[in-house]
Amino acid sequence: MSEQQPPVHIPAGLRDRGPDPRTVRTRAAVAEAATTLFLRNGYADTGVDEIAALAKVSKRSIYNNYGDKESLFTELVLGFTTTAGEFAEQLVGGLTEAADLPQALHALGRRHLATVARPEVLRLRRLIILEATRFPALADEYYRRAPGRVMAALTEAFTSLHARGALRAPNARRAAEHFSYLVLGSTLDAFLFAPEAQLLSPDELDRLADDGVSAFLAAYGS
Amino acid sequence: MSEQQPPVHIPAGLRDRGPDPRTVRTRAAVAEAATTLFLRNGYADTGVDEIAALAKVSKRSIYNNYGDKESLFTELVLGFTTTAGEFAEQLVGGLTEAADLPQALHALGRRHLATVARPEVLRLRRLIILEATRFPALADEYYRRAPGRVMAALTEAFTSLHARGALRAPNARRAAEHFSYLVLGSTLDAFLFAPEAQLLSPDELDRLADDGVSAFLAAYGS
DNA sequence: CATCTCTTGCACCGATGGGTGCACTATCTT
DNA sequence: AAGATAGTGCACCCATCGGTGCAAGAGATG
Repeated sequence: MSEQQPPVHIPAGLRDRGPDPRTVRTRAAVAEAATTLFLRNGYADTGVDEIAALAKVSKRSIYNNYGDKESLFTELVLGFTTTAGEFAEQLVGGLTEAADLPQALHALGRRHLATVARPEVLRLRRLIILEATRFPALADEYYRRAPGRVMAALTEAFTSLHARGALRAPNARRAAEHFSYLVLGSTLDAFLFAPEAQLLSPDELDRLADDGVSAFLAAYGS
Repeated sequence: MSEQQPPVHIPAGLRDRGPDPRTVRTRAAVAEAATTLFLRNGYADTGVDEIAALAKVSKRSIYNNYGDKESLFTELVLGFTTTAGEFAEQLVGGLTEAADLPQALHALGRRHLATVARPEVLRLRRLIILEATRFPALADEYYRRAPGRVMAALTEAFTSLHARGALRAPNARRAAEHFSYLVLGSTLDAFLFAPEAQLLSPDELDRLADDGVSAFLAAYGS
């Protein structure tokens, strides 16, 4: 569950004592349990006692390790937001160099949708939306890091492709938005209203992505 | 605030006694106050005492008139869902008969976005999403009535336009989804993450809608 | 082994909030 | 005017929940 031990490199021979193994274990257990519960039931509907029970840890230890419930929450969500941002980063890579642009865009669309349509991702997104009024800064951070970064990367790629004449996208930013919503729109939307409904099969997702990308190409292809 | 006095016509001279004016007034005051607070702060963060205070009504009267908090909530939301569904109904009307389809679609896109981008509508949508786990039936109802109905109407229109050759949309349902997300996507999405942010100006909304519709026409125009 | 640190269990506090009981008053209706 | 009906105010119950205090035990470290 992505433990953020600060990667401080310690000169061998001068071994600083590492963190107490007990706190490591406790924090990990709490993080995992809390993540599960927050993602499943939201912030307000998850009790600290509940987390303690699932983590098989005393309630006191949670407070000793994380301060209070809000800190625990923001720390966890911020961690996931970071990793989401990294995913976003590498998604678009190599698009401008593709020999066969339509094929590359179809691949990108499928990858994008497959990545986003995973339960954990959808749940995280939903959780952040649910708590956007209680934790506006968190919502902002996520929005900028995850969808925002993808959008920025797409915009950049489309700008370059437009300059080269491989795409007709004078407003690259808008084209990026259109691409995203064509591919992801219905999936993201549906999940918000019916978080318990079963997800689409990988095949259905691929068809959805393909249709979206095809529409995009019909609109923006040169 | 849309009082649902059943429009029963009473033969004059045989005047059935109407409802007690006191309950009418109380219910209306409660409905208005509760609507405001639910939309602004959500279900959990709105207290019954708070509603009573804003409605200038005793807490007891709320319980006498609505039973409990959940009933009050569902009754209100269901009411708005109904009116939303009616709006949806008339949005698409007359599209198939339009002489100038591109122009008609642009008008439709603008109307659609302008309707949906109003604070009350966005808040209602957000509220229902927030409570989709506590009130799944409500979320379902809304989803079917509001966006679902629009989608159905669009699908029907696109089917007919495709048959006539005015549009190239073999998969009319998908085309309807694409149309909706192209026009509404970014607005709906952004609001979920930043409900306090100021809305776009009408002009900006029109440009957004125009861009979406243009992309749609480029993809699906015959 | 000795010491220091973290974890545990459990009782407990205080605030919040949905919902009720009841006696009293205000308002309709006939 | 008189009895029914609805609203009021207020104290109150109870469950939930975030957070704390503390004494004792388990584990780490040197």
